[in-house]
Amino acid sequence: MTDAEQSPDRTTRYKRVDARRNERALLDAAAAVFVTSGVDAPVREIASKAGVGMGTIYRHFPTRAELVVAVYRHQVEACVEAGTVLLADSPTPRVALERWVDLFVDFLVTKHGLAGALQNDNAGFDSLHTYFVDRLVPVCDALLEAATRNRETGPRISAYATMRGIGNLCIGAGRDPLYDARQLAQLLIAGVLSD
Amino acid sequence: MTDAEQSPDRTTRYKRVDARRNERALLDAAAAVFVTSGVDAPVREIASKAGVGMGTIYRHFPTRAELVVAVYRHQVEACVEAGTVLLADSPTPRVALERWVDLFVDFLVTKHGLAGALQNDNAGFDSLHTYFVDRLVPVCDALLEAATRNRETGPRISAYATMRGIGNLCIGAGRDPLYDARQLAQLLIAGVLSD
Amino acid sequence: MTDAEQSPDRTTRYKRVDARRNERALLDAAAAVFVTSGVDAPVREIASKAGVGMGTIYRHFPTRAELVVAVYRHQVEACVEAGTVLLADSPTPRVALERWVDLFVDFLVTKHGLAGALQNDNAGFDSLHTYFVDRLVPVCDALLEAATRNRETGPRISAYATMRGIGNLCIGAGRDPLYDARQLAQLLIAGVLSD
Amino acid sequence: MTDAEQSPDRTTRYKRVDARRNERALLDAAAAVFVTSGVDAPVREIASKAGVGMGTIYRHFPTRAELVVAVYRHQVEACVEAGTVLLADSPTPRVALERWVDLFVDFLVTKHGLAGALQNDNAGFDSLHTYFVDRLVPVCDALLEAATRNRETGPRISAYATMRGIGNLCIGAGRDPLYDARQLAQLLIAGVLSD
DNA sequence: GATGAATGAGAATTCATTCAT
DNA sequence: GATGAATGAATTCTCATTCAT
Repeated sequence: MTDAEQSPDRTTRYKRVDARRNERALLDAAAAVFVTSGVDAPVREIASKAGVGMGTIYRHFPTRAELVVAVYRHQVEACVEAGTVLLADSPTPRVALERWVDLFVDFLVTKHGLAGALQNDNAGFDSLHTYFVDRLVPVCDALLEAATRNRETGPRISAYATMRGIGNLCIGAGRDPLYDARQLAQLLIAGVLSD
Repeated sequence: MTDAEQSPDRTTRYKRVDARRNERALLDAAAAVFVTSGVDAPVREIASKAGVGMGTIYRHFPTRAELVVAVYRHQVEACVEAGTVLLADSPTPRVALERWVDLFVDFLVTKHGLAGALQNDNAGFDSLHTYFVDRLVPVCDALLEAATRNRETGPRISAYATMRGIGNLCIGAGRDPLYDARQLAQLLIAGVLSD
Repeated sequence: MTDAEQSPDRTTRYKRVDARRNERALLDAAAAVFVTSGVDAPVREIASKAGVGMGTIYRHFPTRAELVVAVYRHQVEACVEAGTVLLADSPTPRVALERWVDLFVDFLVTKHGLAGALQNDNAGFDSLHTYFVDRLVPVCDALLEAATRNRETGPRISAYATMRGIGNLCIGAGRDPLYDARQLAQLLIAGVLSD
Repeated sequence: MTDAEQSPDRTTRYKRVDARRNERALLDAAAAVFVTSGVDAPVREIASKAGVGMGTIYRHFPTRAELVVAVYRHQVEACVEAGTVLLADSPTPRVALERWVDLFVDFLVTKHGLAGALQNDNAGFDSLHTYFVDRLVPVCDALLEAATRNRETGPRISAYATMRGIGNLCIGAGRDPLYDARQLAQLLIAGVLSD
């Protein structure tokens, strides 16, 4: 009976390995396709690039937003963690903020179409927007807070507004070598921190 | 000009009047539709709002970009002229620049999707992008120049980069009351003018 | 190999019990799902309600018809037996017939889609149709026979035709409170028994 | 100028001829396809049978219900008119009713799948159901009324219920030579008119 | 020149069915 | 035997674009 009980367990484990392989293939394929065709890329394109059927995408990620979130989850989390580290390791809080902004910009810029989707209020992308906001705004807030701690006045706009602005500045960057999103974001930050 | 010569002439003239009427109707309709449905609005929607057939759109504006450019040409020109006027009428060049930026932001923000199309390198929108750049960057440059004339250093980025940044900050604004593009643009300017 | 031989044997025995449990769970689940989603309900829905994999359904009931037949077999048999009982217990044979018809209608009406499947000559549902006919027509025939025994003429149509008619009258009933299948069936019977 | 005004008019007329041809082809094709595949037949099937693109179906009949209604409109109207005629021409009102029921049954029986769609409360078929009810129930009501005018009691159920019953009795008829929908409908009527 | 009917490619989504584990 | 992941055909619907009238 122990064997019988273990058997389904082992079976389950096997399946998960299989499914996991597909899920990874899917995430890789989606990440790649998003770069070239944006996060609105046809399901079929992603599926065929991953070498799976379209149904497989729907099984793993019932909505497009879930797929996008999954694709970028790791990097978002890394960004979150970087906030704390930078605050501890940088000469001043302001430098920490600036470095973090560079980090965030680099992340968005290499993900063509992501920034566009983030500000997009298209139905179905709310959860994506929400996820980014929930995770990143608090980090940005802490950094802004620290950077203005010794001043009479706080930052000139909220962390949320700041993030939205930076996000927007990254749209379409990376497709155009003449467009320097990093620099623009730093200038925006300079404005936000100006008296 | 005899009668025989006049007759075809009159016909031509007549048709031109007709065509001109259509073109105007089309531009008005497109402007209205772009506001509600974005610059990617279905051709049919624009045509029916203008009270013309779809074929007529294609005759007048073979590509969508041409239509968009035509729709916004007047407003762009107005923006160009405002630059000179503001420079003359404002207390300081910096205030002139700030006012002009507000003007430009207001223009873009009410044109849903235009800002997106502007930064978009989708085929066919280059001419749109080019047109905006050609007309507006010199104005912005003059204002930036004036605003930094008495300083040791000029603006921290080029007029082109500044315009691109402002343009991006306007994407998606107007659909979201929590997003204040004007404020962000002013902060960016503050950054650009900071030492 | 002794162990190896015993192991599959024990496994088999274990599985048979298991399989039986699954079959019952499947029948219960299918009955429930048929009520809400009709006999065309997605396989997945039935499987998940039964807590088994979809493959298990295919193993036990290779075709949908087999599943449907199995689901309703018990109730059909109860209906068959009720015929005899009612004939013995009712004041008159006609009343027995009327009561039996009510019983049959109630059975069909609560099984959304069953009546539709019964008259449907879609491939695969023949066996279902056949099963119902084989079991129920004789009962109906006996009741009609008894109800017209003291008359000069028999019923105006065959028991088979009568059953088909009643079956049809039940299609879609239960989804529409304005539709009274019982009443219609009784009126049909009244017609069948009229002179 | 007169010519100019006439020209679009003539053009319009031409187009209508063209479109009308397609609409007719579409109706014929749909009627044929409905017989073999039911009123749920794939759009593509109908389109290709009519020799037109799928979009053409959507232009003429935005919803499936509109198509179905259009397909059967003529026959429904004929059925409506027959009611008056029969009442005038038949020896007794009851005979008129019986003849009309035969007419209605014949209509439904040759339209495989129509009866099924009529009782179907699937979303989108309401308008179809409504159309049939609105047009035919009053006729049936008048005939029932007339047939029971000299009696103490009226018909045993409403005209609506009667029509629903007859409609149901026609489902699937015509695919099965052993199933006599006419006869069953007449027996139902006999029941409805019985004391 | 203008019209708008027709076309058909393209995209999303659902499920029955198979089969590796 | 059981599982449920994977497949992909089937179907709906939308629009940009063409072209007969």
